[in-house]
Amino acid sequence: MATPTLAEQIAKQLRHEILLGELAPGASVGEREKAQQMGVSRTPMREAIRLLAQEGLLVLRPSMSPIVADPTLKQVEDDLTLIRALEVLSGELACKFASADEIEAIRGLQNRMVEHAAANDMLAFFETDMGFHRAIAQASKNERLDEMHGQLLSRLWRVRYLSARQAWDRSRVLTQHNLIVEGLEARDADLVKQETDSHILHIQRNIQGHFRKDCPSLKTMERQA
Amino acid sequence: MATPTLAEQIAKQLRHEILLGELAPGASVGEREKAQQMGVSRTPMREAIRLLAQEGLLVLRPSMSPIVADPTLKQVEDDLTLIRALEVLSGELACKFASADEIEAIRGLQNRMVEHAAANDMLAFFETDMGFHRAIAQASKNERLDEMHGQLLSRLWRVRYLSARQAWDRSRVLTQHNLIVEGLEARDADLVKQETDSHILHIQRNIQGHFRKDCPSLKTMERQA
DNA sequence: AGGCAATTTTTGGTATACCAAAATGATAAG
DNA sequence: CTTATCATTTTGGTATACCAAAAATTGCCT
Repeated sequence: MATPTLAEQIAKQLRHEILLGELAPGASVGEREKAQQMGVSRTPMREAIRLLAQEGLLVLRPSMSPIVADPTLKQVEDDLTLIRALEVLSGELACKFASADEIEAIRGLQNRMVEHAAANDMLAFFETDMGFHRAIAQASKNERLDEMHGQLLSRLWRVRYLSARQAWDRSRVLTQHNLIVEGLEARDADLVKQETDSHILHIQRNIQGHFRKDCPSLKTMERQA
Repeated sequence: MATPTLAEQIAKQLRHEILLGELAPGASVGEREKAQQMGVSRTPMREAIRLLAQEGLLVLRPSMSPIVADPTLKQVEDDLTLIRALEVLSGELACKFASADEIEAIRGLQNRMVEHAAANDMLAFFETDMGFHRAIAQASKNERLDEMHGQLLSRLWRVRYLSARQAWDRSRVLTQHNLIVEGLEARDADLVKQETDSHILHIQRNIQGHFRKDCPSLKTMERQA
């Protein structure tokens, strides 16, 4: 049974559709409809929906179809506050426990980001960025921490992707990442913590700007009315 | 549909059995067997099992019955490291955002703990202790943070309960809690952070001692061999 | 025309049946 | 006595059928 379970495949597919916007925020995802549409039975579809709900990408409602999450600015900010704390902790632990190889690999990711920025490859740049943060969480050698961080990151994937489009500050990202990597290489926990904190705070500001521009999610406001 | 779903009731029951030790760590919980035993079908039992697995109380194994989790010291320490960070953050945010009523309620919990300690009511003392920490997380007004903190806390419930039996230091707990409450009342984030950090560190030491005494879980060692 | 009520439809929740893969145990060969 | 292999059994995974509750619709009554 080395092959991933069907529910997991469905979850992966759904996650993909949600994060890429093929399934718009607020869209209903009835387990019957979606199951038939994807040619599977309700059981694994149900399980996949639960998985994504747990990840925060879907919201379950009593006696109604689950809908694609459309987080408010407050919710995103809360998530970012949380992820900030987790990444600061990750950085601290990684300074203690990361192997030289792992730090080298992180440096490698940073280098790849430089290349992608030079090549103006937005998507690759972004995905490597996510990988960079994931790698640090893994290097903390704290499995739960890594787990929760990954969950939070996937929850924020879409909004970070959208806000990162206005990439006036790719160079800032690279500079900050560079400081973080240097901190890790020097095993300087204070430096890593400080720079990580600052880095996430900047991301938070970017996202706030993004929300203001796009007008606080029309659909959300309508639903609240 | 105000009544909790059957799967949730099963999960609640199972959680109860696990935390109280009626289901020993390492015990197998096949969905067929347990479902028949509880007089329900496999479907909600399956869902309940997934819920508890997500909470970390059960561990899923490919093509084998799930078993009751029997965390290693390292895993518990990782969880505590994480919860320490989350509670420090909670305390900081609570200083900013908690209402006066909420802080008063937290003070009330502290007073109840004093009474329970005086009455030598272990269980009530412990449960109020848990409520104390939950209340601070809630007062942070960060829903995700509260959510994750609750999850982590329930995961650690059993080991904390067991280690808290050797309650030579109930007075220490009360003293530390008192400092935390005073910090909240004074909205002194630094004090709250510092005392929370210290408090959890002490708990961590207690639990380490508990593990050493009880000999690092025989069953775990056998299974690893 | 507007609101209310009965009915219809859709929803998730649950039970059950079936399947394929993997663990287990028995058995035979070395 | 050990080991390899084959049959059996048990497991979780999946599909399907049924149910009850709640949402949505229709049409009636005011």
